[in-house]
Amino acid sequence: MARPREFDEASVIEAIKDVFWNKGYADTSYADLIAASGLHKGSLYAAFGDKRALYLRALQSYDEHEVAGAVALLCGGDGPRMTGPKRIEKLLNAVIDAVVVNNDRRGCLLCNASVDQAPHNKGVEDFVSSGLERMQRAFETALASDKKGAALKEAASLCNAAYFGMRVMAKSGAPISMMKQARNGALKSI
Amino acid sequence: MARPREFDEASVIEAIKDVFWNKGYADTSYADLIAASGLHKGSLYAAFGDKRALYLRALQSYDEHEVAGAVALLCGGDGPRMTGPKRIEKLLNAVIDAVVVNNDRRGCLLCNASVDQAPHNKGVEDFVSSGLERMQRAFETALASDKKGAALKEAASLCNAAYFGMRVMAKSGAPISMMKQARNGALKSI
DNA sequence: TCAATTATTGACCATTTGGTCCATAATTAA
DNA sequence: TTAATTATGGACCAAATGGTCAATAATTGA
Repeated sequence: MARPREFDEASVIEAIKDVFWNKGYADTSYADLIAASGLHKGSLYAAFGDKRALYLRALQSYDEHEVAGAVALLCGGDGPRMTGPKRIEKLLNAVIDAVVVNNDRRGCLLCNASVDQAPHNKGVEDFVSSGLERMQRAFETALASDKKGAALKEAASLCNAAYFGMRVMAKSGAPISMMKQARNGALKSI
Repeated sequence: MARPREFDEASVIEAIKDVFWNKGYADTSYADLIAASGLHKGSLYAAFGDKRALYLRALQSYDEHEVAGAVALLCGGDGPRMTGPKRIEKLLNAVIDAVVVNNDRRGCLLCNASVDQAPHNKGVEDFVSSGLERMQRAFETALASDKKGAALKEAASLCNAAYFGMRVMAKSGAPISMMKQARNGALKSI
């Protein structure tokens, strides 16, 4: 009866997430989003709504892929072979490799969003704090066999803070050496 | 011979820094800056230039006050009475107190700037990385009597990452308990 | 008092922005 | 083939923005 949708929703959101991640909220114009999506203005509006709604969808995609990926890595989704500290090492190495291998200085989209959009978009704030707390719990899971009680919470929070600190470093153009030292310091502390 | 300037340059920049810090670059309109400075459009332009130039001045002020203050605290500018770890504790407590006492969730202006403006304003990037590296050296100074060599660098970088991570937490609405755990973890690690 | 200099003020402008809307094209079930 | 439905495409718009400019006011040294 009806004409079917001619684009894949998920890949449009993927493309839009990349634009927001690369350019930030304010510097992304609707024209950029149109170009990235391949759709035209009317269609984009009809399908997803306004710019803020698109940003929220982008953040949701980040949450479901990037954040969930990091959590899965920490919680040992790929089998119990690796110890918790090893999994943490792998995560911190990924932060460094993003810069070294891919020259990726986009930073953490959640952090960017809290600067960019949280004041204007309640949903954004929710994604940000949810992400932060899930990472916290994931670090706790990774360390649960080595520590208990307050010591566990403290070690996990330290790792969490160091993780986000390293992502800030990446975005801020810190030298690789500083990031590697931070990683080494974190791994020695657990 | 000439009519003297009728405003105090430093306090105008202070006021403008606060606006940018509170609202971010994009959400600050020139009208906001005019209101905060007490000057009028033409005067503000004549005195400091355009919006980007004002942002740079604001960042410079942040650098000279906030960043320099943190560095001085870590380096023991207030006398050698306090041990390095105690000075670090004081700094991390200040991050927490900003939230608890003043409900200040503005975060670190350097970090905000790296999301906000670094891509458009080379000077911004310079302030950000300079701040990051000065903090790093300050942590090294604070820990220099306890550790040496690579261990010193690693501990300092971990503290630095944890520090910026905690500031991200503050901005992102993390619970106070998480920030306190991170602080405790950092202090136990050194 | 006067000439020189600089700040002040607000009207003005071009541009860009996000967002709306509707006529048209395309696709499907019947 | 046709009617129903939905996507498409782009013209259109109001609002806000950063930025300019020139006439005026204020202040100073001489």
